[in-house]
Amino acid sequence: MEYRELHAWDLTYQQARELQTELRKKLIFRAPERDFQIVAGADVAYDKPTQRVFAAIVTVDLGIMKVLEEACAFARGKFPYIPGLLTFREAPTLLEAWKRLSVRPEVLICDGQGYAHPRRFGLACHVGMLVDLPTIGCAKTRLIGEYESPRLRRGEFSPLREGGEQIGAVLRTQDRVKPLFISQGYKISLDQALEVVLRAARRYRLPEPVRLAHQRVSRMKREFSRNPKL
DNA sequence: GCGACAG
DNA sequence: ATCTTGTCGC
Repeated sequence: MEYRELHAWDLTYQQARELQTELRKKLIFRAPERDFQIVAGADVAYDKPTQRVFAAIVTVDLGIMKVLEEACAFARGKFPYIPGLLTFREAPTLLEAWKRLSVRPEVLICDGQGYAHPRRFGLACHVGMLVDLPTIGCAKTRLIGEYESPRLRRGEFSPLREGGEQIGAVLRTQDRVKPLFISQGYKISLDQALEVVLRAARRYRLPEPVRLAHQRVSRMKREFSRNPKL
């Protein structure tokens, strides 16, 4: 799959933050027009010792709950993890995996924040804009914002807000399970983002495409550090 | 200066 | 994210 090269990735921390503030102005949260069925999930794993980044995108047909395709990539990690700048550490490798996809998903769920970001431009927003596809920010923990714990039933959620603005929602995907932090990525409303994540989280805490992508990168890393190691 | 801080 | 096995429970 193709994507637009809107900018370089070898930036200073300051330039990276400025880029986010700049690109944020072009964010679009178009209203939903159809029910997404071809849903992809993206995740990344790191190998501390070799400084490698492993990325995977798994596409699932929610209608029949079957994997349609999966693409992987790995590279040498260059950018460090800095809260608010996660995109610059993960996106380059994630985009490599994206290139290897042959079927265009209808929506992509990213493991990280979307709009719920200091500059309102988290990983999901950034990736969505580059691949021009609706994306959803689906993080396991909070980056910013305040919230009340949602009720303990699957499907319950509460607003995530900062400074009088709602920036996302905290969603319980299974009874009594720790909630996920959902926010708009690109070309999608928060309502539809919640709907998609809940519908994709059939049996586990994480939506199936993301869960599978996580298993994939974990296996990649395991097999890599065990063999040729180069 | 102090505390917070996606993965 | 990662360091790490078994174990208690639905």
